[in-house]
Amino acid sequence: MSTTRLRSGQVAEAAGVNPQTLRYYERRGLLAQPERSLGGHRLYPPAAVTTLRVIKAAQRLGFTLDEVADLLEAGRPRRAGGSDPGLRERARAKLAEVEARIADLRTIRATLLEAVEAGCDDLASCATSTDCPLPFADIAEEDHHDRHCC
Amino acid sequence: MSTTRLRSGQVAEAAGVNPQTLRYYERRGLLAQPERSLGGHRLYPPAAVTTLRVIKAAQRLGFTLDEVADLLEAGRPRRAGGSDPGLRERARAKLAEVEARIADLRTIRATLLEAVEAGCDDLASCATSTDCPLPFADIAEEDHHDRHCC
DNA sequence: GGTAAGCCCGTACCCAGGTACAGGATGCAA
DNA sequence: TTGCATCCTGTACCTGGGTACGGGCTTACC
Repeated sequence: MSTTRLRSGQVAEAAGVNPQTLRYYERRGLLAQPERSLGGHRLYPPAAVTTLRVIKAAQRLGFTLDEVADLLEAGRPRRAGGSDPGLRERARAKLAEVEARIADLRTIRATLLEAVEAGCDDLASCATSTDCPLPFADIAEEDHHDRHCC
Repeated sequence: MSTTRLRSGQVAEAAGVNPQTLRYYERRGLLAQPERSLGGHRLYPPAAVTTLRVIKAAQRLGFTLDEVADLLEAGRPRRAGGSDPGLRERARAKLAEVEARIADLRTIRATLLEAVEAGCDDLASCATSTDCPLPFADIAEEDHHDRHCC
């Protein structure tokens, strides 16, 4: 059965966030307003825990709360056959954004890999030219695609 | 010749940041203290622009300024044969972090792709179960690796 | 050598994203 | 049915990452 409801404290603990944060996200529109008990206490479905973890994960990836809200909206499967094309467009835009981020992270990874694997030995020649541009140059200079600093 | 020097305003404009931000980053240790003119004005090497762009890029990817400092440190090729193993270890740790982020972003991408490509039609059956867990479930629940909500 | 634009430093302020606190009501178990 | 943990609302505060401001010195160009 799926009628289990959790109190805010339980949800917060399960998701590893501060209880106050639940109310904050509710105000920000990231978390749907849950049912209430007769006395006014919030009663959440267990899925709320997952939502919170998703929000936290997306945040770690550099999305603002507003962007996370978009992301949740865009990624949520539409009910009914409406298929809302505007929403689909926004999902597509978010997708491009996500892909750009992946590309940037890959560049950083490549640079770190080089630093880790080669250590300084293979890069020794680079070190001789004292004004060798900093690492990660390729994410910074979107235009010309030289690889490596030397 | 590589003796060109830029004044803080030029660097800031070239990198698209506020001039005040240069001083702020200098305080935070993200930007090396540049030379000074006799009158005390900062004189930057052109590479400083690249560094700034790198910082901004890494920030967009969700790294804090402290983490960015680590990243710059870890990714910088070592001069001399020292090969500092502790630093190498930190680079390795950063690398793992970066890879985890890439993996999370890929999950988000997959979810968005589904939403964009399949639209709601293929997910219709999911929509019928009203408490279908939210999308992105796999990044949130690090443990069990079920794919897709339905 | 005068003058406008640019830079110096220190300090104060701003926004996002929470987090804490006060004072009171509710839930639940004994 | 009493007692304690938990929750409610509203408001105040905190941290990270900048930005703006004021008063004074430097630079660059005529």
